[in-house]
Formats: sequence, structure tokens, C-alpha cells
Amino acid sequence: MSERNDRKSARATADLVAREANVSRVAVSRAFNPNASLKPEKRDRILQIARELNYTPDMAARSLVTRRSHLVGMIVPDVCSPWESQEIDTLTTALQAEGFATLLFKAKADFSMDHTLLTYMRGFNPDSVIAFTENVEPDVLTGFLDRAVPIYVIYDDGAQFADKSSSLYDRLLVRQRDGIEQAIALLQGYGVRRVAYLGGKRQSLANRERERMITEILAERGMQPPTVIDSDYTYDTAYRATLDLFRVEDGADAIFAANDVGAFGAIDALRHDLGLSVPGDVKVVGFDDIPQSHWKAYNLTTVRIDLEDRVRALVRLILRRLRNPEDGPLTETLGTRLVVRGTVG
Amino acid sequence: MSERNDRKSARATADLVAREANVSRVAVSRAFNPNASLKPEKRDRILQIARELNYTPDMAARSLVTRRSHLVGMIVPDVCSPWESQEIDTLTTALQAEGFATLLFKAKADFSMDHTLLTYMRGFNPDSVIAFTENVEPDVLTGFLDRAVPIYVIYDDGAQFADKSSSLYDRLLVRQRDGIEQAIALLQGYGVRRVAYLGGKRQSLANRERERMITEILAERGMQPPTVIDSDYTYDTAYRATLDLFRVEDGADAIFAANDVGAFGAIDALRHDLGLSVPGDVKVVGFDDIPQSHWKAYNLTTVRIDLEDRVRALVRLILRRLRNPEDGPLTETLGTRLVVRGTVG
DNA sequence: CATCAAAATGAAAACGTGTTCACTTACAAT
DNA sequence: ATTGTAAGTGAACACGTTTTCATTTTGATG
Repeated sequence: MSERNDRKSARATADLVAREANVSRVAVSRAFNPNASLKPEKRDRILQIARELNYTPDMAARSLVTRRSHLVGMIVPDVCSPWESQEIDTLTTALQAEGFATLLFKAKADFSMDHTLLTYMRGFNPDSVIAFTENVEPDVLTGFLDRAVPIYVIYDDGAQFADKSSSLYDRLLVRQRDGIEQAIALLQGYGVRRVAYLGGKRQSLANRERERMITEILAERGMQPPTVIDSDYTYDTAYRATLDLFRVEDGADAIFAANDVGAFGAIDALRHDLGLSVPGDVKVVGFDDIPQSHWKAYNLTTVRIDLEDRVRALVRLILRRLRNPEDGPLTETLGTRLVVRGTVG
Repeated sequence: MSERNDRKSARATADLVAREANVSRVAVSRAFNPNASLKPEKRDRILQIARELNYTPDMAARSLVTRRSHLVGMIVPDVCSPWESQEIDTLTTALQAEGFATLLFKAKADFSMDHTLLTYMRGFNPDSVIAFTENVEPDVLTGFLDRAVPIYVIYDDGAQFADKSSSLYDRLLVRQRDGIEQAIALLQGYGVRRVAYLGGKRQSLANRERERMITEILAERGMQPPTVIDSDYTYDTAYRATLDLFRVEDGADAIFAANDVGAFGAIDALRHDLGLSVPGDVKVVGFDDIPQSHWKAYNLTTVRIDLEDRVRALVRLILRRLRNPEDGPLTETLGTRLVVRGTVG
């Protein structure tokens, strides 16, 4: 019976707490706002009663007048990807500590950032939005700029973006050249002549950047241009693409994968289907350094983008913009470096 | 210049749209509420103008009067775990299609569902909450029942919970006995005598259930009780625990892991550190059937809990409760079955 | 004791929406 | 032409909070 009543009883409001504590509703509001001035003993008493009544300020009502929703929107094509799930996890933890909650949306698998989705999302008034899709068009985001909602686009190097309107947004710049150079130097040191690039998604900006950069560096070092095989960042596609490379095409001495998961697919195809040894017959290098990469079954040599650094930079950007929205856009830069393990030696 | 102004310009409100379209603000509200009655041509005109003005109803304001936030809270200890990330991904997609957004919170790694976190989360007024931590205490949730916010606790079999107050909540029941029986039958068929159970987190209810059930079934079949080794669902811990099992303890013929990732750790320890063959010397069975389990490097035989079924059942429960909150609690049941691959043959 | 600045207080006005409730219009049936 | 009914309309209120601003209380200073 009482359970039933409890269940139906309305949520405690500031008014109820005020009545119970013999103060005005304003005092209750102040008690929950740390920088408001209120007699300490009074605040304590209010908080005490609030706790007894299980009262929490209603975020919806608060955000209506504050213009701050304390929500950070994240748009993700695939939560299951180890790389993205790591990012979500770490970001959510960091933001949660700062009092922000994560609002998660799933984008279409083909990376197309739907306008409907953005509009829908805007209804929730996120204080900030993080787009994981690197290929998002700047003009799609433009409609978002009202009410000073800042957008952070994550992509790598992004020479293409440099002169476009995206300079309006805060950016995270990943300098992947260093890591790629180290990797190719290592491969060349082992006498590799024919490198294949196992690509990621066609639309992915990071993917195109990586392909361009690998081609460039190979040329600089007097090596022949890479054989490029298409894939989509997934294990299965990478597996099949690798089979094609060796059965239809004429193989390679080394495979440079656009991401670690793709490298796993390549390794398994080589070892379990083609009967080739890694790193004996073919060397493999990945990209990202996800936790699985140190698993003994793969023990992957890979270009590392430090997650901790990345998230720290991201949180720094977000909090800065939330605190003073009028500041000009800022760019944070991140480096990469090769982590040497067992798939090249 | 105009960019600057756009940026600062306030977001379009229903009032603005109404003024622009020469209708009352109420008409605008109705235009966005499909079941409200409004002359079709009028609605079209309003929607047209709304689109031009980039207007979307403010969810905060709407939820204030509707008592529906269209938010579904999810509490997750580790987004990176393949099992959980899959669940988040599929659930978010399904709920998004129904007009709900995912509000993501990270619980402490030790599974302790913090009361502070729940209180904080309640401030956002989620229409529903999904707790991935199976060990959450019912009384912690009780404070949540006001305002008819339903809670869905996910756990397996949960005999312990049957008679407790948790019968207040809708539940998802996973019948893992079938799958476990099939697995043990298969092992016995291959002449396995000594089975080790590589556990998950101590606090995890699912883990304790699995241990109990394995012990029970082994006894029923006249086999000796399992050696139980502690772990925490992670690769690294499982790896070390397996080393201990064979170096400190006296080994086993088969390892039954509490989850697939743990099984990977065991396999790698056996193959790359202990010099044992899988399945030649030791057979391995996992739990979950995550996508990685079919990767050739592991090719794991495992007890499958079908994700699609699971999410469908979950969404069914959530939507039902959202539509008529007064209904009594319901329990959905899910089966399990063994997926035979290469680690037992 | 008087005076004044500073701190604490509460009434009222927002914030942007959905909903009620009378009211008007439109249209078919008598 | 008249009635009856349904559908369409808009003014006013409600949702729970923060913020302003004028007012009261406090506490220290002369």
C-alpha cells in the first residue's frame, strides 16, 4: 500500500522542501547553488531536509532559466568499435566529474551525419557536441551555432579543412606523420619493399589522410607506392580484403592497416587461411593501439594515438568553451609514435 | 559579421514561429504534436516556416509540463567491454528510433552503484533507467520509484532476487542453464575430467550464478567439482590467473570462463606462455559470444546469449512501461545455447 | 547608542512549452 | 432555415527552477 503511494507520490520540489524547512523557495535554490550567499546553518538545515525528502533540483527546469543543460552530446557511428568505446568511456568519466552528463546518439553506419539527427539532438540543448565522425561537413554544423553551442570536430591532420569554415570550431589536431614515418623506417630497415595499405572507410577523412601520408613518405624514401586495398575498419572486411590481396593481386611484404582491428583481420587471414607467417613472411603494422593490440595472440606493432592525452585535450577544450563561450576557437595538437611489438621483428 | 550575429542570435522559439506564420503559439505547439487536431494546410505552413527558422521544440520546457523527458538513463561500469558496448549500441539505436535519447553514466569499476550517482542522475528525470550492473541492491533503487520512473535490472537467473523486493521491477531473466549443460556435456564427451571455472567479478551476480550452476551440473553428471579461480572479466587478470592455475595449482583438462574476454586471456596464457595446445591439451569454453569470438585467432566455443533477442526484449519492456506506467511488473525470459567452434574439438 | 555597510532574505518575473476550457466556426442532417 | 455535432481555435494557467531587486536583518565601527 505505502509502496503504491510512494510510487505515485510526486517528486519532491523546492517548494515542498521550503515549506518543510520554514524558509522560502529561494533559500532552497540558494542552498544548492554553492556560490550563492546563505547563512551556513540555514543551508545545512535545508540540505538535511532535502536529503530526507530525497530532493534534487530538476535539471529541466533549471536549464530552462540557466541556459545550461549540463548535457554534452556525442554522435557515434559504432559504439562497439574499441577505439570509440574507449573514447566514450574516458570522456564520460571526465565530464561526469565536472558535472556534465553524456547524451549519446548513434549516427548512420555510412558516416553520413543526418540533418534530422542534428535537429532532434538540438532539441535537448546540449551545452556542447562532440562529433566522432571525421567526415562531417562543416555546413551541416553551421545550423548549430545558435545559442552558442560549440562543436568539436575530431579528425586527423585535416589539411583539407584548414582553410574552410571549420576554423570557426575548436579543433583537435592529430599529427600522425611522426608515427607513420617511424613505422615505415622500421619496415624499410627489415628490407620490406612492397607495402600494402589496408584502408578504412572511404568517407573517413582520417583514412584518406593516412593513405596520402603513407604514399608521400614511401616516395620520399625511394620506395614504390603502396598497393591500396579498400576496407571499412572492420575485422571481417579486412580479412577478406587480405585474402584478395594475396590470391587475386600479387601480395605484399608488409601490410599497413588503417586501424588495429583491421590489422587483426589481416593477421588472421595470413596465418590461418593463407598459411603465411607473421612477421616471418609478411609484416603488419596497425593504427590506434587499442587495448587488444597487446593481447598475445596478435601482439601488434602499431602507431599509437595516446588516448589519455587525447581525452585530456578534448576535455580542456570543452570546459574552456563552456566557461567563456566568447573566446575564439582554439586548436589542440596531439602527437603519435610507434609502439613496437611482435608483428614486424 | 553575420556569422557572429547568427552565433549570438537566440534560438527560435514557438512564439517567433507563431508571429512569423500569423497564428497563435498554441497552433505551433499543435503542429508539432501529431495527435493534436489542426487544419492540415495550416500545419504544413507552420512546419514550413519552422524549418526555415530552424526551430525545434525545446525538450527541457516540454518535459517540464509533459512529465516525459524522452531520456533513458544507462549506468555502465565499463563502456569498453565488448559485451556492454554492444548492448549500448543496439539499445541506443532502437530507442532513438522510438524518439528516446540515451543518457550515459559511468558507474564505479567495482560495481558499486553510488547513491550520489543515482541522485545526480535523477535530476535529469529519465523516463526509464537501465542498470547494467547486476549486483545493484534493490533498496538503492527504491528511492527512484517516485514519479513512476521504472527501473530495469539486468541479471541472470537471479534465484536470490526472486523473493526480494525486486519483484517491483520489470526484469529480464536469462536462463543460462541450457547453454551450460550443453557445454559440459560436450566436454564430458571429449573425456574431460577436471574442469576449472575462471570466474568473473566477485560481486557480479551473474558470475556467482554461473559458478553455482556449473558446480551443480558437474555433480549431477558425476564429475568432480570445479577448481575455481578468481578473476574480474578482464583479459589481463584472466591471463595471470591461468598461469597461476597451471604453475601454482595443478592445472585442469578444461577451462570454463565466465566471459569470452576472460577465455581469450586463458587461451593466450596456455598457448603463448605455458606452451600448451588448445584444444589439444586444454579445452576452453567461454560465455557471451561477442563478435571477437569468431575471430580466427581464438575461434572460441562459447555459450551464446543472443544480443538481438536480449535487446528486443529490453526495448519491449521499456516501451510497455513508458506507455502505461500503471501496469504490474513483467518478466521477459531469454534462453542460451552453446556455439561450437574450435576450442573444444 | 547611533550609524552605516554588508550580508541575508523573499516577492515577483522570467524561461519555453503543453494542456485545459470555454468559445467560435464549419458542415451535415433535419 | 434551423439545429446539432464535431472540429478548430486561443487566452490563461501550470511545470520547477533561477535571477533580479528592493527590503530587512546583521554586525561592526565611530
